[in-house]
Amino acid sequence: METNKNTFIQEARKQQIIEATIRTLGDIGYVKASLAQIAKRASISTALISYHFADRQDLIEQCLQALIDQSATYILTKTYTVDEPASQLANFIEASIAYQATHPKENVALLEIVFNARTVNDVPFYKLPDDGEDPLLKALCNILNKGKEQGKFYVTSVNVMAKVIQGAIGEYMLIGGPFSIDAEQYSEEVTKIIWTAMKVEGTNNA
Amino acid sequence: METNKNTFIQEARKQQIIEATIRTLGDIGYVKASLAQIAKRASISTALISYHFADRQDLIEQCLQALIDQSATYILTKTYTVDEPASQLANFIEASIAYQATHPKENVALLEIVFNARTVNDVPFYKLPDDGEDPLLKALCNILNKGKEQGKFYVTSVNVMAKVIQGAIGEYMLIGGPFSIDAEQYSEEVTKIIWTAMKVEGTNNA
Amino acid sequence: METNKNTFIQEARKQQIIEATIRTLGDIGYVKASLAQIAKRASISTALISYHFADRQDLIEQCLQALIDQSATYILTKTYTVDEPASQLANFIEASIAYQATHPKENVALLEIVFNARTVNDVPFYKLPDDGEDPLLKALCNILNKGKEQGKFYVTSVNVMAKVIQGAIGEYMLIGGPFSIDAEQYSEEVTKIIWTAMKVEGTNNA
Amino acid sequence: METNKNTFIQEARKQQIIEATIRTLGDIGYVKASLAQIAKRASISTALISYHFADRQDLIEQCLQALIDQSATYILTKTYTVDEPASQLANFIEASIAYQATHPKENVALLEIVFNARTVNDVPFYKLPDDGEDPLLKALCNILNKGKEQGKFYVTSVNVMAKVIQGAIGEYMLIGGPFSIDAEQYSEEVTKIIWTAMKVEGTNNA
DNA sequence: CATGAATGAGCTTTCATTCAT
DNA sequence: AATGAATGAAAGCTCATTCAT
Repeated sequence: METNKNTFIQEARKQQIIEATIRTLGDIGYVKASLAQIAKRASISTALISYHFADRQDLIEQCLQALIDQSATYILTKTYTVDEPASQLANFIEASIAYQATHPKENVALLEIVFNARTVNDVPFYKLPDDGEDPLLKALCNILNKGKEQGKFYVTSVNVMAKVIQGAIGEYMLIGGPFSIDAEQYSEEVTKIIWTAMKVEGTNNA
Repeated sequence: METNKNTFIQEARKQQIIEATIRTLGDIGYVKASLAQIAKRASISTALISYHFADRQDLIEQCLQALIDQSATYILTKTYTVDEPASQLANFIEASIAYQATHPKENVALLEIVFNARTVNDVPFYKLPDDGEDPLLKALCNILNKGKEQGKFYVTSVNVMAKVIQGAIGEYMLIGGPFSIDAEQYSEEVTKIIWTAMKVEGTNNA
Repeated sequence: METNKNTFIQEARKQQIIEATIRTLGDIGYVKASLAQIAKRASISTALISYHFADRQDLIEQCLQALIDQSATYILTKTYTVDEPASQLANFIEASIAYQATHPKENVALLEIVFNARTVNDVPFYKLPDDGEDPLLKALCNILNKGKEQGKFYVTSVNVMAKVIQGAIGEYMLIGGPFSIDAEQYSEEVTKIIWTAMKVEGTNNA
Repeated sequence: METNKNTFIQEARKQQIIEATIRTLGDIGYVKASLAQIAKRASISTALISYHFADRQDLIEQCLQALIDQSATYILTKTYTVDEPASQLANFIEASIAYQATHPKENVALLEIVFNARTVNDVPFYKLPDDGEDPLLKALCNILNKGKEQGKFYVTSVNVMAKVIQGAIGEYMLIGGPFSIDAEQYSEEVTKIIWTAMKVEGTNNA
């Protein structure tokens, strides 16, 4: 009971700090997101961050994990409300883009971490081999493979097609300026393009 | 004369510093790329960097411009060796991916800047409206439009298709781990996918 | 009764904390011996240390007193197993050096405190006037005086001779490297030297 | 020329910082002698200390070396103004104690460092094997050996006798309170004691 | 009696930048 | 044109201590 309560408080604080970290990353970016800035936004002392997290690296990594979990849950939940591969793919694309539109802060924070953080050996996170651990990539490949097996998708390399889809999704947030397009419309068009690209027979073997 | 000579020396120094900055960004990333680290790689004093560039921000921006110019020249030169839109598109994709493979350091530096640097108002570079100034995007759209006019590409929204292509290209560098694929093969597959997506009639009006 | 019991527990805790402090001082030295490090070795929280001791200074001083008491008891007990001044002196020297050899941790802790701690006015402990309170120095002087009265020691200044003896004893722990010598042998030689120095007639008046 | 001038300025600054470090160690002790406190006494910024010394450890070590060099020079110069071992010994003792009396600040600083600083592996400096590198100990042993060879000193173990002498010297600074004695008188008495201890025949072989 | 949570003060170190030379 | 010297500001982190529970 006591322990649970303590753990609860501790967990709540950690969540609060992670939330403040996300907010800070969105506000001023990775480089300026010092512990002092994060603490200010959480209305706590910097020492308290050090109390709950081993060091800055630890905070960033736990923050990253939280962001990955959140977005993956959001997207995969929406993806698997249907059974058919083509529909799943459409849902996947739509949910991925919708997440960016509805969670801009979280999305920016994710980007900031992935493209700024490095391991102790100076290997950037975005260059780290992912060893099939990205749940979204795995889900996407599964959908494509199933569609291919069922004769519904004609695709030479599932891996490349998955990358094309991921690239199209990731590009959405970089759209700005004169050519702006709403999430729904962008999703529809991308889905149409990908469907079309997999509709033609005769491209189903490497 | 004197002035020209001085300007020439000055320009050479600036190029040297920019080159060292690129190297530094590739080696240790944006966060650790302090003026001291850049100066060390250029074998000069940090004060000299401050002398040639207004401030750190200025250096980064000039470095970014140089990287953009270099890659655009590389890619567009290869793109326009042919006339036909379909071939130009293939060349564009191939050259874009080849640039990443042959200029890893420049490419990483580009990424590091775009995803880390911010304006004085803390607006990230990657969120900056580009106002049609990206020469690569402009070229890509021109090719797609020409193909569409010539009745060779069937594409609803040129803008979205351009983003899909850019996304697919940009994704190449993030490939690592168990699924690795060489640049040539990846280019071919992407080209085939995009061609296929634009081959089907009845999708040619916005 | 209640109070006695509480006092007993409290006393036991204080002893435990002091013991952990000694261990910590020996392990990592005065500078790094933070309350956190001491608490870790005592398997308690740092707050508990603050509860039992007024502040860090208080803990250090009580620790020092414990160390002084312990060593004085050890040495003086062995010293007074005999009656004759010359034997008492030999015992004193031997016990003093034996204490260092058999209680290295306590000895290092003593050193660390004496040479690091300072009063609130920044007066180092080792510079503090001792006001004849050092029981070992007092005992040593008594032995020398008694021997002198009995016509067995010829010594001009008892105070200086006492310092010489203390110096020789204190030096033992600083012996390291190529010239290492065991405690027993060192004791014997020092005793012989001191005896010899006091054996010669004609040096018995200040 | 330029280089020499620069080196000169740099060396002067380093000396100034080391001097301020010595002063700080005397004033407030090793524990509180932060770079900020040292900088304050040198009327410079803490960053300038970091500019001239690799880190705190480096500063402390260079300070220690300076102190050792200074005291050794002082003592050995006075020691070797005479030829005869007995006189050299008397000079050595007198100079050693005189140094403490005339350079109290330097002497305290030396103590503070030796008894507080530790290597990265937490080995205290005072426990470090000295491998015959202490110039004072070496000189002392040489004098004793020469006297022994010349039949002037009767001493079983030169090493132990050297330690006894060093102990007696080192003890001087710890004298305080009711029993205070001036340096000259203390030197004379110690010298007499040591001479007496080595005057008796029959103790010249281990 | 004992602890976890929390803080303000201080630490060492690095930063971008300035300035005299 | 180029540098060494210097600094204020800020970084991440640890400290001893307090307090509610």
